Amino acid sequence: MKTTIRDVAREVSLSHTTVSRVLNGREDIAIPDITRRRVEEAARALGYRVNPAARALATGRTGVVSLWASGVYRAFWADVIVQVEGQARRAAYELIINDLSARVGRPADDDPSVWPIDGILALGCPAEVAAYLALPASQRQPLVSMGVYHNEKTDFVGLELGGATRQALRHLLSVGCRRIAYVGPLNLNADDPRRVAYEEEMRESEKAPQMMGVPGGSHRGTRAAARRLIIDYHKTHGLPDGLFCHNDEIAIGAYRGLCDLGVRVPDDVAIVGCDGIEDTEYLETPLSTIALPLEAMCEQAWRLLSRRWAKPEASVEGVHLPAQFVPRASSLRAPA
Amino acid sequence: MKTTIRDVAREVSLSHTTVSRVLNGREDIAIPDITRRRVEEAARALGYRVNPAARALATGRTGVVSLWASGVYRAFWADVIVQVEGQARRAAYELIINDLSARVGRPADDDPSVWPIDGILALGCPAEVAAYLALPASQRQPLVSMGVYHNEKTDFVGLELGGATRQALRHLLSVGCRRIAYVGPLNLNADDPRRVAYEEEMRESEKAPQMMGVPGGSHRGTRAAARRLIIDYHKTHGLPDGLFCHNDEIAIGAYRGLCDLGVRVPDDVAIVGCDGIEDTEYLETPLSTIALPLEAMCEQAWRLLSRRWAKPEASVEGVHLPAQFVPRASSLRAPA
DNA sequence: ATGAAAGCGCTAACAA
DNA sequence: TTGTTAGCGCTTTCAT
Repeated sequence: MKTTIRDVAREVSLSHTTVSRVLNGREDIAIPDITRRRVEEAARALGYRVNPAARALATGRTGVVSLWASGVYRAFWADVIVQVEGQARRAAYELIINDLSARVGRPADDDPSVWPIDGILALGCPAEVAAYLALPASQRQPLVSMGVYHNEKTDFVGLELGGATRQALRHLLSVGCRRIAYVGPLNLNADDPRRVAYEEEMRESEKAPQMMGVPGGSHRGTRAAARRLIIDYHKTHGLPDGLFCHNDEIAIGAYRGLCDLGVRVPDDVAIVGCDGIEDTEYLETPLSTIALPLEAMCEQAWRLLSRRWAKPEASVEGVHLPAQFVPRASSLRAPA
Repeated sequence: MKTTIRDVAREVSLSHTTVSRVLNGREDIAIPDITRRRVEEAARALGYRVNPAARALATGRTGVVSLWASGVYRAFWADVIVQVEGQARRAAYELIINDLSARVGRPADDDPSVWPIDGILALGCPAEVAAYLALPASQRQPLVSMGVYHNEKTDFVGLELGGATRQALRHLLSVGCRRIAYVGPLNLNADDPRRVAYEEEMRESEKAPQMMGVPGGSHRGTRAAARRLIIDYHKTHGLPDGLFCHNDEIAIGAYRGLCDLGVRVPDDVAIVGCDGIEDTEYLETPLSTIALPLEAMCEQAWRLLSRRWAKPEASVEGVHLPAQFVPRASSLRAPA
């Protein structure tokens, strides 16, 4: 059987209460050093390990934080997981990963199997976040909403894409692009900040917007789908001379498609992607992209969560983090 | 306050015992359908959510599985996380991610903050796995060891790289490489199966082995380090005509370095990588690689874990999964 | 078909 | 300085 604090207590002829106090390092309670030592030694000797379920039941805190994401496949989510895991570890928390996109049936808020966590970091997942926030406050844990699609009704760290997108588009215009298409998922939201910025910029520069829809959303086959899309367009509609891609996966696929067709990048077609994933640097023609401040986002999110634990009643706090346009060879050519 | 089964019981004028039985779907206990319905309705109305900490304390099972990995940065680990998360979710388990590489201090086995999980899936982490297995059985949970560096003293799913590596090297020889270097981390294990296969093949074909060490291990800067290494070698030692790269990150970096130097791939230097990450397909010259059966690995690992839960006393079972060499343009040229 | 009572291992008032 | 006692919310015998 597992050793419990009572076993340890018996060993040193003390009450389990004292053992609990020692093992929890309660310096606020006067206990002679000799006693402490004896307890610690006995605990070690017996191989005592705390039972967090019991502790959680007694304290109401679990030491676990959940990361909500919808589809862990997008390359930058691995980065987010690493960052968040690091934050959690440093704070002696455990991290549970919940891929909500794959969740069958109802959203997480009425999924009874969800572990009782002390807090939630949600990357995107706007629908689930909204549903969760609709629960009575007594039934919720603190939730920090992160990402491009964040929710400002709770603590949040927003990734702002509008400025960088505008910059990217002006850049494309400045190198002489006259027909810039937006390559994004078929079911793209009308109020996606990239799309909004795109439409505004096109209007302002009096160019016709052109949406190119990649079927199938952004899953692992995105690159292949984008590649095919480009090849199809080449045959049917002809190609634009500039591509703003909704994300780097799409950009990489599109780039590949162009290479297959023998189209030169950036000379014939200039490309800009979005997300700043590492792969974009290692193509023969490194892709221009929009870099996301992921590390800062995760840091801030953890800070907000800690703050919420410390002051449950504090008013909502949010941070806006601007993304940054990173011009690279795929869109650099002599100005028109 | 949170609603408990007692609240629900009060609402329907039954004992909390009955409520528990209904809510757990205990069909083995005779309860009239009307009663069941009433209970379920009340539970819904009151917004009842089970408290898993309490359940865990009562049952001794937590419904949580931990994934040990050492450095979540390697590209294919995102895939592993997705796969494992999927397996867990389908079985109504939660997944905790533990990045042991970043763990300061002692290995996980004496880290008291580790949540009591029902089982562990360990990808690599040979040292931590060995330390864990050294604990008395009564203090451990089932652990399945996965990956190239797996431990066969517990249930395991081994990734076998030897065969594919040999195939890759013979392939390089067959296209005329006469000087094949192994590009790997500086601190590479002497018994790494890739390295062993490399040394054997070199011996058998009477070629001199040449190790090229990438500083810094396989972290996010690997690509950059490999790129630099290649460039340095070009100046100092001259370049081999074939590169077997320890992993795809290194291969991509090396490839990039060669491009920078104007060296043609595969004509001047042929490259093979290892891991089968997606990026290798999207370079102008797609890289030959060794594809890992990750999906099968995760499936098998979950199967073994379930089996262990069902039969705690069963004898150790293990599976060996061979990796597969995937020749692509980076090593395809007319045979010598 | 339903309930009473015990107990999972721990923390935390309250006593001594 | 240490111990007693009472839960935390749930599952599970054992009665009825």
